[in-house]
Amino acid sequence: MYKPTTIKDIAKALGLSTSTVSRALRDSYEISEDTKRLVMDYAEKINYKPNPIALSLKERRSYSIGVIVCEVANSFFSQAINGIESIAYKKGYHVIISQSHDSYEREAINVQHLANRSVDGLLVSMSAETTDISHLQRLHEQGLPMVFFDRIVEEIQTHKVIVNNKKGAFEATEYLIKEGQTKIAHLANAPHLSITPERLEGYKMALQAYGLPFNEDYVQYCHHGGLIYEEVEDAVKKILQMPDKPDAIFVASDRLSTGCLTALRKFNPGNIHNLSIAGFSNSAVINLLQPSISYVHQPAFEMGQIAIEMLIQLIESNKPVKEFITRVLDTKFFPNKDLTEIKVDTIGS
Amino acid sequence: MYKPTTIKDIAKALGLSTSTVSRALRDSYEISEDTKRLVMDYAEKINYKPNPIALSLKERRSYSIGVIVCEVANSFFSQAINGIESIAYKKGYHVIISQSHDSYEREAINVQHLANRSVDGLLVSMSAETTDISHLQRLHEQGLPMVFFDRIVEEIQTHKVIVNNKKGAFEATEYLIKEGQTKIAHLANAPHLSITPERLEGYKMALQAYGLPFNEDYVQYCHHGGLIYEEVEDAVKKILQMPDKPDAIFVASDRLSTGCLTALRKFNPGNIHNLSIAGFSNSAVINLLQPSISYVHQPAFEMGQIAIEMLIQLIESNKPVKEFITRVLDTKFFPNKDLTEIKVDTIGS
DNA sequence: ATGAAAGCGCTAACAG
DNA sequence: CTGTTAGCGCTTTCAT
Repeated sequence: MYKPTTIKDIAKALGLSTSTVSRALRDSYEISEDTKRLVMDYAEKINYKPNPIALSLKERRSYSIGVIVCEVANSFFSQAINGIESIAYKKGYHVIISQSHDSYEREAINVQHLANRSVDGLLVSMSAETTDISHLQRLHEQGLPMVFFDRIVEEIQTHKVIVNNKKGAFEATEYLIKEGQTKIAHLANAPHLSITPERLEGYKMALQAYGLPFNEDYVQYCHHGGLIYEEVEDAVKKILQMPDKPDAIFVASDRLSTGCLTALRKFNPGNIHNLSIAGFSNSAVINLLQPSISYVHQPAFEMGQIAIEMLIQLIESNKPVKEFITRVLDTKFFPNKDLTEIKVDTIGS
Repeated sequence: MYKPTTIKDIAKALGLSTSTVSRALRDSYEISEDTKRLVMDYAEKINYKPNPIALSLKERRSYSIGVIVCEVANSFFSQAINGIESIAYKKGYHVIISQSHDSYEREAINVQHLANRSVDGLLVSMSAETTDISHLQRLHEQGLPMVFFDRIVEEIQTHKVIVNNKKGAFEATEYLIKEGQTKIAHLANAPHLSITPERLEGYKMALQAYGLPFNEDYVQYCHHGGLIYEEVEDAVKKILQMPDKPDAIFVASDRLSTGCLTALRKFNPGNIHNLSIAGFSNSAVINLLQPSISYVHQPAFEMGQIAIEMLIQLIESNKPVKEFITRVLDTKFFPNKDLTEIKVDTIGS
């Protein structure tokens, strides 16, 4: 049975009281140098570590913060997590990661679990399925600090970090248009995610800016954020089978982008439909993908860093914070340079 | 300030003692139905949740288990984590994920942190950098249950889950040989990882089985497990610049595989060297990669499940466990079907 | 300079 | 059936 040494053990071994030991370990001024050294040396020797559970109970804080994302197997989120950790560790906070798998139920359970475990604050990116936000609202009202990033929720007044989704979507769509495509479909995320209408809007704006009509049918939603591959496949199939078949697709997210390419590879081997793809993605292997894709890259690491800094500010602020800010970062667009080249290849196959 | 309701609040509100409330909430037989209903209804109404920190302190266990992997942005590990979670949640355990980023220092800090946070057990996959395992050994001796998976360590006697690395490496190498390649390089992981010599051994065995010579120079190690892309690039460059240039590469891990392809894309555009690649990978987009790759797939999800089951067994066992087992799972090899087809394409470009 | 005691939220042994 | 009390590990008044 695993039983770590306690302050009591030290006290007994050294013939002191627990309070003296406690104070000595915290280098209190009211303890003599001799006693301090005695206690500290002994603690060192037996590798004493204070029990953070006891500390948490006492201080009503845990120096840990909870992160809830849909999944870690997603470049955008894993990069954001790395950003979060980079700051959190430096400031003495531990990061507890939790996955919603884009399920409302899982999100609610995990949020509750994290709150129960006395995290000092929460970093949240909403699940694709969630419409009812009362689980978060309740905690927020009770005063649990939280910061939203990427997939935010309007109704809760707190700090938020997002990217300029409209602009990112505009640039991607614009690129496709400038490439010469006129019938551009849009593979969209779950409708109630904050990012979905924003990216749709950017897409629409680009169409309008270049005098292209907006076709409602060209927009295909994936209600589970693409975590269920079949829904992406269905959406892509629908796009390919449209009477007025699109010649390009603008894809709204990382997971959808890879799902879309997989489906295309299946239905459209060798890119016989000559489709051009542009989408949001932070994948490390994006440049290796075939069919190739132009992509909107989000500063995920930086978003994570900013979010955790905001959260820590909230946690450590003495007076209740009343002014909340929403940081909007820029995305970066990477055209797929060798598009034509590869198209020639694949057409030949 | 976030202040959840306690059993005391309920007791006061209802004019009962805390113990009565406690018992009522746990549906104890010694409490009258009326009181139970009263208490439960009220608890429900004010959304009372027991404080798990207090429970942990009392019961000396947290119902949480710590997982330490090199990084979550890696298909193999994120799949393993999903396997771990699938069982853990069902059995009432919370999973705390921690990344070593293949750094010894980070691993040691995180392991200590998790142990301090009173996780009931540890699921460990070693970092590429680690040679000194005393940080784990100490905790193991103190009785903290731990199970190793994938990247294990011989010296610590406990349950382990691995795959048949030798066989997996053999099959991949054999495939390359049967394809007609005779000069097969090996892009290897950090030398002191348990998987490294095993996969090297399988590679050697295949060479031997088919009467090919083993060339020491053909083996290039990546001491940071490929987390630093440059080391992969350097290794690939060396392979490409060898006097007796290899015609194929067997790659030892997921991260190395994508790194290798990226480097090849850079140094060897259009696969002018006509290199055939086979490697360990669990990437979801493996089939979309270009250059294409044959791959050894590990049952990561299942490994996670088995590992957590073993750990929970260790945690919940009353008598100290003396018999430890090492589960060895089979990998699955997926030849790159359209290798020739794509080769033709790329040669043409 | 040190110790005794209370308390963080909860459970359980002990008393009625 | 319900209440009182002690204790999990630690810090922190309050005494001495």
